Amino acid sequence: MPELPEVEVVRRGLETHVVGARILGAEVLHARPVRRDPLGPEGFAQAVAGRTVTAVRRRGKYFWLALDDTDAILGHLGMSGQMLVKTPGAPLERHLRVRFPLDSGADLRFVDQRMFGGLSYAPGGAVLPSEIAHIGRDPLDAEFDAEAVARRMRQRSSAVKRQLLDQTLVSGVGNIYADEALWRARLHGERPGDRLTRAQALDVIEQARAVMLQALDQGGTSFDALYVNVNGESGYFDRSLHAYGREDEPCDRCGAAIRRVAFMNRSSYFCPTCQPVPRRRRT
DNA sequence: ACCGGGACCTGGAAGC
DNA sequence: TGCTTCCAGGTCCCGG
Repeated sequence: MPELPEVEVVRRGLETHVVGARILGAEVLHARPVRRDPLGPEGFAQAVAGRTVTAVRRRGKYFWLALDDTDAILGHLGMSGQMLVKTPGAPLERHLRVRFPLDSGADLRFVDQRMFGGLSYAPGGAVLPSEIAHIGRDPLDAEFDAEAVARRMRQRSSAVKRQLLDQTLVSGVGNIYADEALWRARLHGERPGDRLTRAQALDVIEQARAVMLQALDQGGTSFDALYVNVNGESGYFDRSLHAYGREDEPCDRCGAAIRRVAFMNRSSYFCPTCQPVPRRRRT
């Protein structure tokens, strides 16, 4: 569910509400969300208890709470994860997985219906957890190198959409913003990377950056109550989408009906006129 | 190293 | 009213 803009909204909320607070303990209600933690549920709870949150950082779709400027709690929201700041007496969510009472009097909660997301203790990970060292920088990172990403894209034969979703190449882009970036760049997602011009590759990367920045200004994209900020509120960038989720609706540029096709076990939306299907490579 | 496909989960909505 | 099928914003891992 959440892509870079939605995770950044959550990061900002955590920064406002949690930095400076001490974690009194962790109640792990389901083991799966901490499956990546080698310490296991009890070890995780023990490692974070008594620690003070000194910063909240993000790269791509991952976020982490720095603990005492040295270690971290690394998190990913997967398809349905939420980080909520509640009062301890608030009713427990149906899919509440981990609960952190804080000395500020608030209750930090990780809620995740499908449990593709998770939390783990990252020793030494305050600045950048080693667990995500393989993830590429995201387009909002000051040190993001669009030229280098474009170069790599053009060296590979795999489809440009698959490459946009490859978190080791560029992080933060998911299915919604990949389709939106491709629509803006007038490129079909199945175009092989090595058949893009340098200008086209740079353009689609720039469109991804721009659309994610605009979505962030609107509080992210929400279709339902599954994606919410730390206060449980939805974003409203869904009103500004041009391709994603708009099957059979007219293209905002040319009026042709937006099409939906299955691609990579998911859906891709595109304008058949503005984003023509690439011709098959000559063998 | 890259490539494509399936697995991992739960539950809401649509179809019969 | 049921039951079944499809669909969902992500990643990881496998064999080729």
